[in-house]
This record gives sequence, C-alpha cells and structure tokens, in this order.
Amino acid sequence: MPWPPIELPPVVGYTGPIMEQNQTTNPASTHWADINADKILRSRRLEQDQQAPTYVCASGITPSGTVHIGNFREIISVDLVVRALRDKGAKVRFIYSWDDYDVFRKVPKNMPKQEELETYLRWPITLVPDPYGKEKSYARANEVAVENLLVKVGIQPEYLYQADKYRASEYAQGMRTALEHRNTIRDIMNEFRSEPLPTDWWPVSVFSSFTNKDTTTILGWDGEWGLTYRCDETRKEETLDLRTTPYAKLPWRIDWPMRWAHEGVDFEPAGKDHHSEGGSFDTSKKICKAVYGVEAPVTFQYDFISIKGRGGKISSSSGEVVGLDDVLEVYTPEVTRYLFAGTRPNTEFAISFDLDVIKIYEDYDRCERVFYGIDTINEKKREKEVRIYQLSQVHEPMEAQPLQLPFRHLCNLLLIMNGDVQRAVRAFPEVGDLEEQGLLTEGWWEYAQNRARCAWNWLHSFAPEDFVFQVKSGTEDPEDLGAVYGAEAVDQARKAFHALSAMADTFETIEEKPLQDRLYNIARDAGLEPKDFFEILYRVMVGKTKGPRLAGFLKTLGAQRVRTILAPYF
RNA sequence: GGGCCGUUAGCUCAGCUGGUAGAGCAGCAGACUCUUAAUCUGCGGGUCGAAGGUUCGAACCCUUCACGGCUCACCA
Repeated sequence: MPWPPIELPPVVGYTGPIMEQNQTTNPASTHWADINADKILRSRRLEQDQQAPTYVCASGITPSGTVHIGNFREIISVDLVVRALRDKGAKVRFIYSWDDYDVFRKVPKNMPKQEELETYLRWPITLVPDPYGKEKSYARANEVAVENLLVKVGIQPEYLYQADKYRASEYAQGMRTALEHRNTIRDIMNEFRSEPLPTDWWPVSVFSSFTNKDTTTILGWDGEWGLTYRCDETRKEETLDLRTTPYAKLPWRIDWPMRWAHEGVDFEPAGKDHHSEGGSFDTSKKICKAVYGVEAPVTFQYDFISIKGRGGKISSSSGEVVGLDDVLEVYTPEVTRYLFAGTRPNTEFAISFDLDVIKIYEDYDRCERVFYGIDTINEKKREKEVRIYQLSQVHEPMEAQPLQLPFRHLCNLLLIMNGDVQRAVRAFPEVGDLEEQGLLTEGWWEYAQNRARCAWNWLHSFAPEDFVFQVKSGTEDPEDLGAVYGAEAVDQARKAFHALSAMADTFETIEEKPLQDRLYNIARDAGLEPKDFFEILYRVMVGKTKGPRLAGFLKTLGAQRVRTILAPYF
C-alpha cells in the first residue's frame, strides 16, 4: 500500500531537569529496583559519626558497533536502581563507562566503507576513524548516537571515556599493582581455564607505538614503571614508562576490578554471560579482593532480550541489530521504560513489534489509571503498579490523570486523517473541550505527539495488513462494483449513497448509536441487505470490505469528506 | 563438566522477602439490527514438575530427583 508522504515532527527529546526524587515512595516497596537499592545501602555499613556516602553505580560497554537494545537493558537497569537509591535519600554517582580503548576486532556488516575500516583492525577503536566522517572516531560515533538517545528516555549518567583515562595514564598505578600481583592473578584465572596461562603471560597488554595495533609481545617489567615489549609486525622493541605512555592497558578481567577499586563502585549488574562461576564477574570479584583489596560491588544478572514481530523487515541473521532507536520508533520513552521497569531483570523477555504493541500501550494506560486512582485494584498490586509507573516516567507525573489517547483508536484516527497528527488528536472529542478549559498542558501535547508518531510508525512498518486502510480521496475512478455485486445492487447502493449524503450534515450532532440505526434503515430503504451495503460502502471508502466501525468513522470524516468520497458514484 | 534460570488454568505469564492460588487471551452462556485479534455481561477451569523436610501454616524456605533453557571454561 502506498503511503502518503507525511512530515512528522520528531519525537520530542527531554531537555528539562531530570526527575530526581520521589518523596512518595513507599519504603517497603518490593519492586526489584527498591530491593536492590536496599541491598546496596546495606553493603556499606556506616559508623555512627560517618558522613552519608555517595554510592557509585556503574554501567558500561564497548562501543564497537551499533549499540543494541540488549545493551540498553543494562543501562536502564542501573538507572532504575539509581532512581530507587535517590528516592531513599541516598547520594548517588551514576557512571557510564565507554570502553573505547578496546581493540577493533571485526568490522560490523552494517557499517559503510568496509574496506577502509578493515585496515584499522587490531587498533584501539578510539583511533579508528568514523566511517560517516562526522565524529572524531569510530568509537565516538557510536557513543554519540547512544548518548543522544538516552537523554530521551531520561537517562543522564556521567560518562567516563576509558581511552582518555588510559592514554592520560590515569591507571598507571592500577597497572603496576596488577604487574606486582602477576602470579596471584594468573592463579585466579587458571582456576577455571581449560588451558593454563603460559608462564610468560603478563596481566597487561600494549598497543604498538609503531603500528597502533595490539599485536605485541611483552618482554619484561622492571619491577617499577618500565614495561618492555616487541612489536610483532615491525620486530621493533621499546620500553614504556607506565606513568607517561598512552599505549598500555589492562585486559578485561583485570581492567574491570581495577576500575571498581578506582571509582569505588558499589553496584554494577552484568549480563548472564558474565555471571557464571569462572565467568568474568567471578574472576574479577576474586581479583578485586586479592589484588586491589576491596570488595566487588553488589550486582545482579540480567537476561537477554529478544525481538518479536519484525518478520520480513529485518532478519536477525542478516547482522542487522535492533537498537534503542528502533524501539523508540514504536514505543514512547515512558512506555519503553515501562517495559523494563515492569520486568524483573533476570527474566528473558521479547520486545514486540507486532499486535502486542497495542496490548503494551493498553497495559501502560491501565497502570497509569491505577497510579491516579481511577482504576482500583487490591492494595498490594496497586503499590507495585504505582511504583512501576513512577519508575517509567521521564518527567514528573502530572497532578491528575491526563487525558489518555487509547492506542488502538488513535491508530484508526491517524489512518482516517492520513497521518495528520494534529487532526487525529483533535478528533478525540474530549480534546476540544479540555483545550477550551485550558486543561491541556504543553507536556500533554508532547505526550500526544509522541504517542501519535509512534502509532503512525507502527502502522507504517509493522501493523498487519488487515489492520491498516487508506481513505479514498474521491478522485479515483469508481470501481467496477457491478461485477462483484451485480448491477442491481450497485444501483441500490447508489440510492443509499444519496440518502447518506443527504443526512451528512447531521453527522456532527447525531450520537453514534442512532446514526448506526439510520445506516441500517438507509440500506433497507434502498432494498439492500445491510451487510452488503456495508461492504460496498467500505469498498468505496477504503477499498476493502471491512473498515472501522461505520458510525464513528463517518462522524470523524465529517460531512464534507463523506460527500466528496461518494460523489463520483452518484 | 561447572554454574545460573525456569517448570503455576488450554496458551502467555503474575504471584519476591511463608498467611485461603490471580490476570490477560482462548473456551462456554447471554446481549447488541454490528464490523477492526469487534464490544458488553456472566461462568467454568489448576494434586502450583516429582518426592521428602522445616513450620501452626509452603507455589514461596531447605534437600534430592526429573525435564527444559541459557551460560562459562577463547576474547571482551
């Protein structure tokens, strides 16, 4: 189906102050974010006269390609816990670590300039150029994309750039400590390895200053700051001073605990791939204690996310990934947060792009009505729903229940209005009334616009064919209805159309129910079975045998449009 | 081989810090001159994977087992 080219306003990003603290939080909340917040608070025993500490919550990933929605689960999980901590009155530092000093291992298939990128393999991603030529590096391009999106869902951590820190030798002492505990670290890692690390293994790695690649061999350490390596490609040797060199770094399983100690991290969750015995969290935890002398942070494991209902559009095997941007095309920021806030982190769930989308929006709306006390359910459930709603918000919730735009109905109105957001929203009768009374705030219009845009995107890209229709403009040639319904039926339909046009002026004032009754009468007066009349009318109006409930549909279209559509058939 | 998670109504799941088993969908019955996975009203339906244990009381805690899934032992 051809879609009219519609210029939609972009989803509005959130620019005001972030929602910081919620005074109404029930301290006994059993929401998983609150339970974890309590766990974090308990992990630091405070002496009587000790000042309230700042709790450090951390998250981070390697920006080595497009950041996908699975990665997003980690950062939103931390964000929710951070909110829970702040709601409990704790001071929190929320850090997000871009591991942009990691090695560029593989060129993702969805990147342009594949051949040029190939030449940078084994370099640190912070030195690989941005194939789009906009940012100062490949890593930075991926980072910027995510940082901009996170603002829209109300997540604003303090970003730490590991490449900058390593290259400025901020971790010189951390690396030296690792070297001093070389054997301890090797023993810990060997506990779980199938093949033990070789005797000439070193707990640091080096990028060659001659080639920028990590293809180097460490030859020795002087017991202080001097590290000697050989560049495998050029066979050149060099001694670096850890206090000044930009080239040294720690491998992952040592880098992680070193940073926990360096930043004093109190909480960091990790994916299930890290959370096995002998996995990276496990060995990092041991190294953290044995080498850096501090306890590993409180953690939990979050499960993977799958995608449902993008059949045919993007196959996951083609290497194309679903990112936060894709999710925000269909789900508003609040509903996106709702998906994660309402699901325990250690359960796998699917983000749906099919008909489930409607249900998710309906669930969210119900949650909102519970929050505002419109819908009543038992107290225990109410508390849980209220908490989920709070945690889903990007802005402060409004004082009273804002006017809801049910997703399904909004979809129909958008289809009737050919994607015109303003007209679709105003087709809700309540909108005009509330606007006159000055009860629709700017925030509400933002909500309406975001939701309408998501609905339109969904209709455009993912809704089943049965679900969508397009109102005929009245300029098309009349269809050859006679072949299908017979000349007599068409003749009768013509009569009915006349009658319908004649009463079109009453659309604005008549109730749906009486209008519906009139339609049946019109059909029978013209000698048609109502069923056939409806079918022919739908064919004329939307080119299909079915469509939106007629009474409401006609009222929404209005007398003028209905006449225009019917005119060619007189 | 180790670890983690799951097993609750026909289906998808909720039930979280032990207190009489819940929701949605499906099903059945009724209503609407009716049409979007139509709408509204009502109803039924579960030895909570199995066996033991702790407890006044267990879907929930402990032990063992069965089945399913994921993950680690290479890199991050």
